[in-house]
Amino acid sequence: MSFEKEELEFLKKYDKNAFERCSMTADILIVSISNEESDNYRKNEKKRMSILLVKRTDFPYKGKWCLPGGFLDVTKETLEECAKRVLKAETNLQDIFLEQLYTFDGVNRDPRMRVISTAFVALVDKALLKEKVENASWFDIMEWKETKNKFELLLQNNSETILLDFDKKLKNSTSSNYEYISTNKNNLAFDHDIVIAQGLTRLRGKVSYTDIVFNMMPKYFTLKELQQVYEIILNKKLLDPAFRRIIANKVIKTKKMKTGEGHRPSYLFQYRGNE
Amino acid sequence: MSFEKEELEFLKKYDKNAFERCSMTADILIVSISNEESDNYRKNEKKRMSILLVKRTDFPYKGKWCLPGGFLDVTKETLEECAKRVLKAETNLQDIFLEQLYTFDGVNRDPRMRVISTAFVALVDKALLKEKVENASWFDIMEWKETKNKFELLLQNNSETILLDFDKKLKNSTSSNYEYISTNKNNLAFDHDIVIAQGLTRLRGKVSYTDIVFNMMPKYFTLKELQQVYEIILNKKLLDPAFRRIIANKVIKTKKMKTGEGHRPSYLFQYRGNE
DNA sequence: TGAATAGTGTCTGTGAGACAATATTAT
DNA sequence: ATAATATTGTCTCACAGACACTATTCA
Repeated sequence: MSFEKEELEFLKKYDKNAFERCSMTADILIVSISNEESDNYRKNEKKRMSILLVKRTDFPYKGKWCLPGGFLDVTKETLEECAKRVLKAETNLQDIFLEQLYTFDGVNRDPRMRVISTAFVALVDKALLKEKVENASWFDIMEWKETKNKFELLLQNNSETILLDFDKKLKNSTSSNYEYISTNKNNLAFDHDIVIAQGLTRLRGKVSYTDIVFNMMPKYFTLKELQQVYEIILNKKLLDPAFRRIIANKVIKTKKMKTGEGHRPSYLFQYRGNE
Repeated sequence: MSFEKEELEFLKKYDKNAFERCSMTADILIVSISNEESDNYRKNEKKRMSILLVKRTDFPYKGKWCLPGGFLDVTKETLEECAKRVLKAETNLQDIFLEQLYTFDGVNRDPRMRVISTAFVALVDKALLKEKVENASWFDIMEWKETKNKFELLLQNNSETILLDFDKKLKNSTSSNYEYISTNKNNLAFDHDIVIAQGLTRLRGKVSYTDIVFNMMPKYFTLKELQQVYEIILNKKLLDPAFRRIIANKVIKTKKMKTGEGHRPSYLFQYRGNE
């Protein structure tokens, strides 16, 4: 019997259910930037990070907020394709920055059965979003307090406030990987609070050594707007001259200007992209 | 009917098989450092990175080398626990640095059925490894050539040489995430060639801003040995004074020395750890 | 005109890169 | 003595941090 034939034979007899199988989902942390109107016509708008949550309409966790997500179609989809499908359904957006974050696999994270979830981070420019989606809502990150052992997030939409509160623990002293342990105050569905903590942490970590911020920017922006986005994500003030030096070769100055702001207008820039 | 009761009812009726389920595995890229004897008694040993591969004894890919891995026991294990179990079986080591790398989920990556694999990276000190494991072998990385669009690895054990050759493509111009497309020259089982490329790239990336290197070091080491490990992983020469400045507060100088080398002996250091 | 932001000039200190000089061992 | 590595000293240059100064708009 030839080797190939032998292998075919093997595959034909193979029992898929020799090991119990499990369900998979793709969940997405969709992050964007929102603008808060200022009281003073002269002052610039205040920016915040915001994330998209959807309200569960079914058990389990009926009525709780959670990340957009969906079951993987095992017969034909990759996880990323699954995530894109969900993204399209929730935001009607395609061709968006999407990156695999982590696979969450606690044995009892879903009361129905063993469900393993691969989480993604998506970054979008909110300006591209038109329609309001049923059961979905943007929550602004009003507060992000972090210490050596604590992680606290305050989320807020028009009518609700959600506090996420974690204990942080280093997984290994040689690495900077943290484990987030949610306190009982948290009340998002599943372990999505942890996905959020981990996703935002990843975002903060990558901002300094990549250009991912530009995925959240409109085509034209002022340098101050860009700086503000960096400041929110990094959670620290940056000095104007230093920021401009660093960012200079990543952007292109246009002849357009942002005017009518009650103060000196500023030039609009766009992302230069690679080479 | 109360809310809780309603939910219990729901869970009881829930059909796990409403969506087709899939199998999961944990695969591990185990990385270590090997020493190559020098011809000249005065000269220091040459170091290389090496990874552990096992030879498949069954279909599919019978006879091919692949990463150690195993099916997830869906009823009780997490993926990390599964990886630890495999690690114990392959190396008889516990309490080793282990970090989730990425989840690989190509629809046809396994000819038997849909199998999704979460890959881990493990770093070990080869000195701790005693027993030789059946069907397993360390492959040294003899060459790692990388350009903008290419990625090439040359693996070698006592008797075999394996070339891995990829095209590199940026997934997104704003991030530094690459997709690796294996050319037909590659012949490891499954998509494990890509796991290796991605894992080693992650390792290189994290070396500069973490202390993970120390997971591959023995308890006592000279600064030159440590420097060599950094040099191999980063693939560039470092200047002695600069390296010593950077590393100074991460290590503790002991009174022990490494002697008998045909040249000036050097102090042995150990990892300082956190705080 | 004044409030507010836009944008630039320049000094300083830190730290990496580079090279040189000195120290110490086994054969 | 010599080959080889270990270890340290120090100069320079780039660049981030800090602060000050000038420019420009709109009510």
